Amino acid sequence: MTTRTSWQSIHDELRRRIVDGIWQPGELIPAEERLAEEFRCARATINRALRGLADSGLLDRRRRAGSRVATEPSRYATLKIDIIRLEVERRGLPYRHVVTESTAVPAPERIQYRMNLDAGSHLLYICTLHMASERPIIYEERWLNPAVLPGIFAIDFTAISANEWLVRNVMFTRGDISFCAANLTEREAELFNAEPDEAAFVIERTTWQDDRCITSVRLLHQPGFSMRAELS
Amino acid sequence: MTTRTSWQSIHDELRRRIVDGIWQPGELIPAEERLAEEFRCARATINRALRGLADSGLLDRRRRAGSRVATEPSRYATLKIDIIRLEVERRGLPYRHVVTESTAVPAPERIQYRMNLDAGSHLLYICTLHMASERPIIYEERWLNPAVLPGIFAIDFTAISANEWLVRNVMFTRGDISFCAANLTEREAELFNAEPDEAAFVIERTTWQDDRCITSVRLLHQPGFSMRAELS
DNA sequence: TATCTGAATATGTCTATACATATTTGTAAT
DNA sequence: ATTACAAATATGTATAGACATATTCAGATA
Repeated sequence: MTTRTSWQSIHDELRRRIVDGIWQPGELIPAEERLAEEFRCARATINRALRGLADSGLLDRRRRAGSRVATEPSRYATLKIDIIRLEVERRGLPYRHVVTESTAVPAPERIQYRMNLDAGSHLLYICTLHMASERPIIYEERWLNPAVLPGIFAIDFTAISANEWLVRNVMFTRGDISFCAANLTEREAELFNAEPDEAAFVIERTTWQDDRCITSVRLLHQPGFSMRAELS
Repeated sequence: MTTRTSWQSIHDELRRRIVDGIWQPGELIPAEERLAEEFRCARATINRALRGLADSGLLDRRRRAGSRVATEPSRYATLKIDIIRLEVERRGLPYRHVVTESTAVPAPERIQYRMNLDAGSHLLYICTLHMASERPIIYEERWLNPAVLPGIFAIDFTAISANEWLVRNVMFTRGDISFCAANLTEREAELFNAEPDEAAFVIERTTWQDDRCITSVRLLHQPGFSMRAELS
């Protein structure tokens, strides 16, 4: 049972007034004080509701100027970044991963640039094939920075994937992610039992502890993969 | 100047304790009351900080049970969904769009299913090519539901793109979005002056007012396009 | 032993009040 | 007319206190 609390009900009612056009885009809505009178509650409760509406992009709020219905309502899609094994198991499928490569290499120039490393830095390069029901679904190509990951060479990444080990053991303070599409190379196509040049969905992620880069990864998804999310 | 408020400073300090491993994953952190003593502030201020940490997936909080450092810290990427024209202009490029098709058609079966329509429903089918500096960047294929959009046939979508008109004039209560990769068809390749079979990034979006579908759209991005976001 | 029940407790929400801060607006000085 | 400054005002944050609610835990009961 999800009992709607007071501020949630107010949030919903105010959102309705915006969505139904009772309050037009660009229009100034009543001040918190007035709304508190209308709903017979404390201003803090109204503030909580309005903050929610502002967070979801439906309101623009400024001190002294008041709250306006957004003229260009921003919408957001929030994607949960999860451990691949858990994503697979949540779909009820058995998970397995295979390490196809694991070597210490000097950072290629574009990786050195992306991870903001000194010239000549060495990285641990690990490639992993993630499988659901023995079918390859994601090919992970990862560079790990030993400078921020002491003892990294002692970890057995055949027992726990680099993906999962990092999530469980290393917190990052910031990160960036990008999404794009790529044609499969001949070698990649083989991994997926697909045709060369087939289009695949790619995620690239780089994570940091303050100014020190922890890892950068490229997740090549099997052709046909699609990632869903809700709009809010 | 961004003056850190009290709850933000506390939020940051507590996050530091988690990131630095002072509080280990799974560990129970002190109760709000205790933290309020430590930081010499009201419990509400601590609550505000902890709620932030829970929202970003670093804490698991339960009544009576207290707050624990998440064992599988969830991370999220939040993507801002914007009007295409504004995205282009924000990069300092001139924007233009061309409507390549605009017809009333019976809903194809998969669209009828996706938009939850009655059999035999008619839709407005509009295709738009979005351009930055006269170079095509996105090909938009859209189905509009006249049943929820009265007067839709009177709009001149050559003057304002369907994308922008909808954002400005029609609010939705919910929506879903999905990302995938696709090989360009021969016709699509021509639009982008690209090779057939090149990989392109695709976004599909469907928006609703309660249970009535407003529109469903497929945004085919030019080959090489990549979408960035921050991890939080 | 297993199950139920009530007390204890940490978080969730709400109120009333106060002060801080950003911004507008009106007024006075140049 | 322009600039400078002070008053007004809506939101932002903080406080102390209270009650609500979910969950744990211990003790009583079957």
